[in-house]
Amino acid sequence: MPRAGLSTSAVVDAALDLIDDRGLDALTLAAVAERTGVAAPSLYKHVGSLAQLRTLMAVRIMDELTERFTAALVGRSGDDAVATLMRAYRRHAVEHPARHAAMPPDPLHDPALARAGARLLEVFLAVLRGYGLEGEAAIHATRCLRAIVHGFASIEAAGGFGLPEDLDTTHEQLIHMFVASLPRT
Amino acid sequence: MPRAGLSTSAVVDAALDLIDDRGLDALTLAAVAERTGVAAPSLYKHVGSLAQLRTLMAVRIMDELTERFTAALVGRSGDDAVATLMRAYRRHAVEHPARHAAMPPDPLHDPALARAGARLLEVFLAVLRGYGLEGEAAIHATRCLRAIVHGFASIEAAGGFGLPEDLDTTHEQLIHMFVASLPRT
DNA sequence: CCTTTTGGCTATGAGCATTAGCCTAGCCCC
DNA sequence: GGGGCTAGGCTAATGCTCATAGCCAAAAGG
Repeated sequence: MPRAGLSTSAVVDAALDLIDDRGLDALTLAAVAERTGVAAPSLYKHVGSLAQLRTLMAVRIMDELTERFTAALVGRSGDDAVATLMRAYRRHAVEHPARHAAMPPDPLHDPALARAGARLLEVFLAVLRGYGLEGEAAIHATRCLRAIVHGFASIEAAGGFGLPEDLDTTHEQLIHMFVASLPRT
Repeated sequence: MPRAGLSTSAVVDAALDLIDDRGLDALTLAAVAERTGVAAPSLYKHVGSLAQLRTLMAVRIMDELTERFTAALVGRSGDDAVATLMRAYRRHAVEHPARHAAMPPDPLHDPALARAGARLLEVFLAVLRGYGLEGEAAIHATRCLRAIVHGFASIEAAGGFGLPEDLDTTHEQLIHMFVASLPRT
């Protein structure tokens, strides 16, 4: 019996592939085991539990988001940066609905997710810093932005909007609404 | 062995009480059975499956929301109505976070939920009708409103905002942002 | 009063996460 | 090259979940 050469990272990879293919509900240790060519209990050599696998997946997804956003935002500022960030967020949720759904809404509660959550939050704060928002005002604005992008992306990723043809228009309207609420220079 | 005198409605009641008490994850047929004083398989005399119980619960929650909103909105119109609706939505999510989480994001996909979903949607449309929005514009505005209230309520109900002290301010800011985006008379 | 339907029950099975305990492949060190 | 240790696989077993089958009595209704 040759070894499969598995690792924690490979298990997370397989789990992410799995939910991309078959949805978040299909995330089961048995399914991950099958995909990695291993018996289910063997996964425990690399992952403490299903819950821990979920948090490891969430860390990966949030890091992926942070990287993607920072790449999209390079060289941009102001309204352009805000719109780019919002579009990138939506884009990711549409391309990977299961990954979006796999992100916990309260990352800062779990110490294992806090770092990745803080890094992601920092991207939002950085984009809004250009508007002279500081302290409490920055927090409120970030929360508003987060609520908007999360709400829209969650509903769209779940297929919750009835007519799919002009969702772009709705999203652009949402972007305009938020941008208009920011203090002008 | 005397009969428990159960009914479908009573099972749904017990299930709603259960998630209010112990969270959505605690929703299990065994737990509902215990709460109704019956063996688990007996529930199948009143409910087809756990999935069907979930949709029945969702219908009840959405109807509850519709009733609550229409009651809060009587005699109001314009910005006042919009703000009232948004506050009522948030209030419900905070008071019953599990019920809020139990609502599917895509009610119109399930025929059993379509009626309740449409009635709830109609409340949103009615509030925006006062602004002269019609056809496509009304749809976009409703989607924006829905994304905002759903996003904020979901994050707050899940405990996703870090500092809880001035969430009211954030929410009022969100209300103002949306109201400002509506066409003035 | 007898019959039928209805609403309980126990027993059972499939699938899940998880634990325990074994066994060997592959590496380190002599 | 050989000895042993560790790490990574395995099977077996436990206890939870939803769900089905089949029995049996309570209530309803003629």
